[in-house]
Amino acid sequence: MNGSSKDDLLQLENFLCFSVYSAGHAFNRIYKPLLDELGLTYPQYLVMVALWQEDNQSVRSIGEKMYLESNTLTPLLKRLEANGFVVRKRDPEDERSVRVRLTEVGKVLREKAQDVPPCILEATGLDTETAKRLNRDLRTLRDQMDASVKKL
Amino acid sequence: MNGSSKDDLLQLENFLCFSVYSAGHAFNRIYKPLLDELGLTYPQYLVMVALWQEDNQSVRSIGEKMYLESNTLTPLLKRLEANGFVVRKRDPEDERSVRVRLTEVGKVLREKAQDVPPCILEATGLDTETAKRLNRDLRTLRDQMDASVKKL
DNA sequence: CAACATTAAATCGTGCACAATTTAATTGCA
DNA sequence: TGCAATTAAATTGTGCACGATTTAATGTTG
Repeated sequence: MNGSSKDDLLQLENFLCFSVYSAGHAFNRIYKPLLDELGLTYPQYLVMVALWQEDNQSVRSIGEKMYLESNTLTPLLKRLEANGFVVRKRDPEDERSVRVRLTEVGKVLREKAQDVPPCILEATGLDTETAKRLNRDLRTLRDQMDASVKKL
Repeated sequence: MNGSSKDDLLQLENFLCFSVYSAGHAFNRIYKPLLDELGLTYPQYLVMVALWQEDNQSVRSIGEKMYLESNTLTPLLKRLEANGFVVRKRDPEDERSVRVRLTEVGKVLREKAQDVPPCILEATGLDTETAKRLNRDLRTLRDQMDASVKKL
């Protein structure tokens, strides 16, 4: 009469990967209306957060923080540039790399974006401590999985 | 001297959404080589799990379980059909809906897919109990966020 | 039963992700 | 010095996600 039968392994809801997958989509959905007002998509917003944290980063540096590569970032950054939030420019020190810098508009956007995180936290229904714990657990999980990938 | 300054709110790593986002990508990466052997993408695999759990579902039913809609599922299911894993057929009872059924190949694939979950669990580095707890917390989070979306 | 509303898929356009490849600059070392 | 290896972005092609709209079948109501 215990709850764990062999069938449980095939229940979608029992897949940790599916919970991460569907929670990711749910985040996307709650961010959407808030980010629409800023003129950003969800991944663009995350890149902007990385740039507000440290301006004038190379594509490679942004990629390391975001776990993304140039094939994803280049078009995304071009859109941010087309929308006037950043400027992309080859690094004179090393012409292979491209430096991404915030425009004035991009810097000002940070102020408007201040309201977003509290709104999201409220929508999650989590208290700060639980959110922190979950965050820590998920970072550990991600790092462990990335380490597994590299091992093979 | 405490660890929580105002700046912490702008650190990418302190964003719960980013941890979910990047953990999702990490899952994708560890699943990739295993699913390549089955001839499935990661979202296709999740749909197959839903069908192994319950065959002969409508697109709508699959969508409810996956939190996806026909604009995502229709092309995905067509690819599964093109690859011989499922058959799509209008429901004679209600010609609006489309029934998705596993082919023999699709059913047999389930056996080959048995090895996947234990491999993934190992790559996560989590013990079963921690994985279950995380899973439960993430489902709660997702459901809470979805409820927030609908409220507005 | 006829007009209207609702429902289920499909279609279309945009923007991620990512594998594989290409282009160009820099580094290293024979 | 010169040339192969390495590195950084960009490009190309495929497959999700998702908003908005369309098409077609079913329900509902006067």
